[in-house]
Amino acid sequence: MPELPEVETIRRGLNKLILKQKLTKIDILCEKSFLGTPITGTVTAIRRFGKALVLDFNNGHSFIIHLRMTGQLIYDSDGKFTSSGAEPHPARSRYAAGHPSDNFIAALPNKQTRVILHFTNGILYFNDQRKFGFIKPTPTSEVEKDPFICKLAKEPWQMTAQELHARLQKHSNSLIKATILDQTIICGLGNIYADEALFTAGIHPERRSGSLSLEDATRLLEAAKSVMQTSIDSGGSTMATYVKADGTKGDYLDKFAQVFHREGQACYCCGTPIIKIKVAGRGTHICPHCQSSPLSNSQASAYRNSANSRKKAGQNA
DNA sequence: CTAGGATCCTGTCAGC
DNA sequence: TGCTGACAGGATCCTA
Repeated sequence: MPELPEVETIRRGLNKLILKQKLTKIDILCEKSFLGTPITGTVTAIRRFGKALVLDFNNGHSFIIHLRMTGQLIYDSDGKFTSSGAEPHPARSRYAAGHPSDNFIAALPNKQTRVILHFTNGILYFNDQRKFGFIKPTPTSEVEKDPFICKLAKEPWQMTAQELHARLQKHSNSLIKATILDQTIICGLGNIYADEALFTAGIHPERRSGSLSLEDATRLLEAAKSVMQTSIDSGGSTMATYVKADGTKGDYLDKFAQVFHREGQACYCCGTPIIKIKVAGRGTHICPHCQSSPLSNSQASAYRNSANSRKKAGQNA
């Protein structure tokens, strides 16, 4: 499911593909997925607020786009796209990002296509299996007042450990996993990166937020930044990818997940099988050894870091 | 006010 | 084989 790194990857991708292009026509295939009156115009900026994407147009209007869990944006240039309006684009005619599925390579539109945005040089398909995502036209001046966007907390990079610690104390009785999934407390983490960050920091997801020391909060914040930055650097956990000519798609998460979707497999640090439990109503993956102690020490963290290095070295080989 | 459960939605998969 | 029900989860709404 698209989280902050995936949305940032989409933003960067679309920035190369539709910036300065004119949106000429909109087909709404599902009313629920387009919340407002369709408008057209030229794209002047593509911004991101947490997991929300914003397209600004040259007429004072914007689209707020949220992919929620299963949303996808697939740009198909139909071979007509030219980079910067000059050089022919490489023989890749489709850029797909968001929730990974066969839609990345399937014929479009299809039964999961909810909205079709026609641009001068290509078509952007908004696909969404579960219809939780949406495109919402909003005056550009009102974007930051949107009920969702205005409540967003700072992203990990903008937040200090002291701030995070103070926020955790405000929700001291909540489970730490539920707390860091709350976008009004810290912005950008979803289920995947919450699990990965808690593992990296050696913190059990069922600890009460108030039980975290400033040192714990520091480790957690650093872990959150680290797992998300790694993902952004690799193109949004490789779920966002140019679809190759041979029809293959990205090997979503396989390259860097330490615990997510690895239940039953050996922990990279200690060999203990990863288990899946339910925390705050969410599927949660932990190493019962590395995250068992309420106060994992810096030694464990160092051990994990060295194990991560070994793992990465192995992958690059 | 906080904490936590229900809800939305549809494709997938386990179990019978 | 084909049906049924559980499950997946981001954000919001509702309840205690």
